Amino acid sequence: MSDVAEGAEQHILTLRATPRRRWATRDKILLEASRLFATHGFRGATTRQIAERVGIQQPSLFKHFPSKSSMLAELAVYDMDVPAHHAETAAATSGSAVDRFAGYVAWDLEWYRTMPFDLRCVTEQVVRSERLVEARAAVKRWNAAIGLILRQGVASGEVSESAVAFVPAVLETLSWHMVYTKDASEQTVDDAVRFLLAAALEPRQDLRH
Amino acid sequence: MSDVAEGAEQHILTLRATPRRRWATRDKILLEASRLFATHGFRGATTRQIAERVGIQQPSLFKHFPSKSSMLAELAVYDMDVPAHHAETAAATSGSAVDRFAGYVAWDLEWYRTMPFDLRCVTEQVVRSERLVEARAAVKRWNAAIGLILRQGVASGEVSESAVAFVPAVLETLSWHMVYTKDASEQTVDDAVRFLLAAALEPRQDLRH
DNA sequence: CCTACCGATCGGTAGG
DNA sequence: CCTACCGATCGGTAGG
Repeated sequence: MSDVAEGAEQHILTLRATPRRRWATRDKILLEASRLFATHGFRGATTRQIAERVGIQQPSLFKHFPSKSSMLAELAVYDMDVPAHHAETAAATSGSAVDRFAGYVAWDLEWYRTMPFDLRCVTEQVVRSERLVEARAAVKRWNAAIGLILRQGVASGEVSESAVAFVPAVLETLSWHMVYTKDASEQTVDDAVRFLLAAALEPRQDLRH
Repeated sequence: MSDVAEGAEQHILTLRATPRRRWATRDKILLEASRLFATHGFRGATTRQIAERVGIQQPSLFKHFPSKSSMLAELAVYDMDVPAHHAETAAATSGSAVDRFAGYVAWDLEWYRTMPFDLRCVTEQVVRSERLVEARAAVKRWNAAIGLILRQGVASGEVSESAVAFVPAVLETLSWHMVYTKDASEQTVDDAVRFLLAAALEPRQDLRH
C-alpha cells in the first residue's frame, strides 16, 4: 500500500520538476487526456482528440497505453493514492485531532494547487465505474482516514457533530477550486483552510479571533 | 425571464405532486435520462439505455424529443432556472444580507432535497458545452445574484471577505449532497445551512452560541 | 410507438 | 510512430 503511494508520489514529483516541453510522449498523453476528460468527460473525449493535441496519430496512443481506460486508471491512481496515504498518516498520528485535520487540509489543498494534471471528472469516474478497483480502494482509504480524524475531533469536543457528513465533500470541492482557479496562491490555500475549519469546528473552540 | 422561471417551476411542482407511476412517458424519459446522465455522463449514457428503462424502443424517444441533447437542455433549465430566479429575488430584497443569504440557502437545499430528478453532471455539462445557452444564462444569473448578496454582506462587515470565492462552489456541493444522500431530512438541511454560515460569517458575527 | 436501417464515429488491431 | 482498416456502437430517420 505504502509502496504504491510512494511510487506514485515519486513519479508525480518527478513530473512536477520536469519542464513541460521535455515531458516524454507518454506523460504528454496523460496530461492531454486529463484535460480532455475534464472538459468533455471520459466518453466525450476521443482518442483522436488526445492524439491530435499530443501531435501523433491516433493508433500510436496504443503503443504507450493498452486502452483508453488504462489512461483513466493511471490518472485515477495519481489522483487518489497520494492523498489517501497522507490522510492515513494524519489519522494514525497522535496529538490534537483538529491540528492534524488542519495540517492535512493544508497539505491537500497545496497538493491540488500545484498538481500538473487536471483531474476533475476523474474522481467522479472513479466513483461511478465499477472498474478502476485500485483507485476506488484509495478513495475508500481516504474517506475512512478523514472520517476517523473527524470523529476523533467530535469525541474531544472540538469538531461539530453535524459537520462530519459535509466536510469530505466540501474539502473535495475546495481541492478542485485550487485546480481550476488559475491565480490560486498560497494565500488562497490559507483562506480555504480557515474557511473549512470555521465550518467544522464547534464555535466555542474557534479561538482565532 | 420571470415567466420562464415560473413556467419551469410550475412544471416541476406538478411533477413533484404526481406519483411516479402516473408520470407520462415524456417525463419518464427525462427522469431516466437524468439518472443515466448522472451515472455515466452525457456521452456515456446511451439512448438505448434510456429507452430500455422507460420500457419503449430506442427510436420512439425521438417522438418526444428531437435529440438526446434536447433532453439535457430541458433538464438543465429545470436545474438552474428556478434557483436563479429565487437567488435574484433574494439579492434584490432589502434587509440584512446575511438573513437573505441564509434564507436563500435554506430554500436552495430544500429544493434540491425534494427534487425528483438526479441532475448531478447536468450542471457540469452546462458549464462545459457552449450550447445550452439558456441554462448557461441561468447559471450566470445565479452566480451574479449570489455574488451580489455576499458582497453586500462583506460591505456590512458580516461576511468574511475571503469566503466569497468559496461559497458558491461549496453551496453547490451541499445542494448535491441533499440529492444523493437518500436519508437527507429537513434536519440535514438545517445543519448544512448552519455549516455554511459558520464558514462564511466573520467569527464575531456568529452569535448563535 | 414499432421494425428496419443508415451514416458517422468510436476504440482498437495489423503490419510495417 | 505511421498508414490502412475493422467490428461495434452510436444518435437519428423512414415508413407504417
